Amino acid sequence: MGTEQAAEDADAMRADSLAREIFTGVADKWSLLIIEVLRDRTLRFTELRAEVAGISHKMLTQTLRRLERDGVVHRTVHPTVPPRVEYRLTDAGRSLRDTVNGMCAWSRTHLDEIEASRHRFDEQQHA
Amino acid sequence: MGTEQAAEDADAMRADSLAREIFTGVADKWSLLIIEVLRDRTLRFTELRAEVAGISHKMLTQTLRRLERDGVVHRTVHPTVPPRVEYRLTDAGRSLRDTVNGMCAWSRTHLDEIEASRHRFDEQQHA
DNA sequence: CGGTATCCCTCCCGATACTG
DNA sequence: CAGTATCGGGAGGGATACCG
Repeated sequence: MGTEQAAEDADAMRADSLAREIFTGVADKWSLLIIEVLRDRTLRFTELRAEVAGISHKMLTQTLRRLERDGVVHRTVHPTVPPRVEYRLTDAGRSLRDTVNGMCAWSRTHLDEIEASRHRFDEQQHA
Repeated sequence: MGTEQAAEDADAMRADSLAREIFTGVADKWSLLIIEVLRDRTLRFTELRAEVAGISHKMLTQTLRRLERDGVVHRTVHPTVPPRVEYRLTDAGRSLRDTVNGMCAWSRTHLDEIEASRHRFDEQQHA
């Protein structure tokens, strides 16, 4: 029993660290912005690049690869010439998007409050 | 009217970019982890540092300052010796935490699915 | 104990160029 | 059009030391 308990604990720890790794992998600026703009649409690489605003060619491919690998976005390659590659959220991606939407909504609803807080804070510093 | 409409548009654009700035300011690994571990507790600097696991002294202060400035965390200094500084989430912080919790939950519930997706992806690459 | 400052180095990310 | 490779600058972030 002692050993069984130890094995369970080890599993729990592995799961925890994996969960944290997944969380921190997804919890970054570009990933979240991509998930946000994809919504329930299907976008091509160039369209995505235009929508995200500020992301470089390289960062977009890098981030899309990670998201694809984690099964958050689905990538469809149409073997035409010129090539046509389309990205859309998977089911898992859509469920993640729902929480990202919450963060976006938070940013918008707390806009004025945050601006005010910043001004207060900056004044305190000068005093 | 033309000019009124233009002014409204300008305001909307300002609000949008500010919202995006706030979003990307908060949407980073360390900020979200701090918000997550604070939950509804009050923690001291050192406790926080122990809980977040992996964060450096410098990053913790930096991130806490940003969160304090944005009115997400509240900082209480007890003028004792040695000093005692406590951090807790503000109301705004707690509402943000709810969405962060969603992301954490997502990481945990999709653990196996993501691991499987990664294995599939990695095999494809070798072929 | 908590915060600030300094140094220093890593690696992130953008710019550019080339392939299919 | 989409992706890969390479390179270089610069910010991010760690380690250390020192103040209050």
